[in-house]
Amino acid sequence: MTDGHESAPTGVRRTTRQRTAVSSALAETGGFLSARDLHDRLAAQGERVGIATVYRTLASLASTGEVDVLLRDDGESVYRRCSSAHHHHLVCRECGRTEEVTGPTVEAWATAEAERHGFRDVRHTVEITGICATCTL
Amino acid sequence: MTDGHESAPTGVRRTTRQRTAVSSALAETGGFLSARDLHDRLAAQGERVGIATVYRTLASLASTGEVDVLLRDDGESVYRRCSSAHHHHLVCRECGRTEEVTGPTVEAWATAEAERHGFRDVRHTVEITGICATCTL
DNA sequence: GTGAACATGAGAATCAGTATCAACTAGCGC
DNA sequence: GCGCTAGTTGATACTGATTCTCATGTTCAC
Ligand SMILES: [Zn+2]
Ligand SMILES: [Zn+2]
Ligand SMILES: [Zn+2]
Ligand SMILES: [Zn+2]
Repeated sequence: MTDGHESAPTGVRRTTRQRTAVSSALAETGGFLSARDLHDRLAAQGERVGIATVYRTLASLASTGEVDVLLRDDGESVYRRCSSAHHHHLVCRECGRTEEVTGPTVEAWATAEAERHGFRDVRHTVEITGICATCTL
Repeated sequence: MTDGHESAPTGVRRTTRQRTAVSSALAETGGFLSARDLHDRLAAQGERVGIATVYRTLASLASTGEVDVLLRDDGESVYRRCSSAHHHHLVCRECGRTEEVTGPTVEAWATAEAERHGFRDVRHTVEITGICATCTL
């Protein structure tokens, strides 16, 4: 209220040890990791990164589409470095193995169904889970 | 540790004032309600029900399929009395209005896609959101 | 009625995620 | 290199949802 001593980020994204660490840790892993998983993994590697920074970095990466965010059934969010094109996931409930899947059919269905009900600006989330071949053995 | 004074529920579901209250409150509402919404609504009606009981009742109703559970983006769960047949939801991001939708197409696609990857015991979640006609005006 | 099994609720505990804010540093101009 | 400033960090407090504890209250079969 008094004056302009605030620091409203102008959009400049700096490279820091922490951000690099989070990105690489994420890149080294195929599956989904929660913020805490990532934090622990970094700690194990000797990379000290505050949990708050992990969350901030993940949010940032997610906003640029560099990682996918999945809200697990228990409410915890998990992140994964992902192709940026629109797709969905097929996740193994046993081992967490993940496959990316696409479905033009679903996309069309979702849009059509929404329009039929007069909805606009449509978005959707689709997740498929199951037990993968390996875990079935 | 001493003897068998424990109380491992054997599956008998009793009728109580609280459970009835939660069920009716849920039935009176068309849309989704969070546990807290429900708790507040009951309180407003003069029905004193502990929040823990609300959660327990909702969990119970959800397990029998009497209500649907939706995990919102912010991580809070919302509940709604629902038809028991398998279906999905089309929700307005503005007013919360909800439509139930079904899609043989999606069901088939999800199953086929999962099998193609060797997954079994497949389940899926599909949610469509948008802005409804009323909110567009 | 009785009593054992079940249910309740106040409050503590848990837990993911966010807000604070003083200390820190990348990147830029010199 | 040097210094400056805006962007970053992280220890920690906090929030808000959901679960746990356990002493006390109820339901319902017999
Ligand atoms: Zn598996
Ligand atoms: Zn899609
Ligand atoms: Zn609406
Ligand atoms: Zn379905």
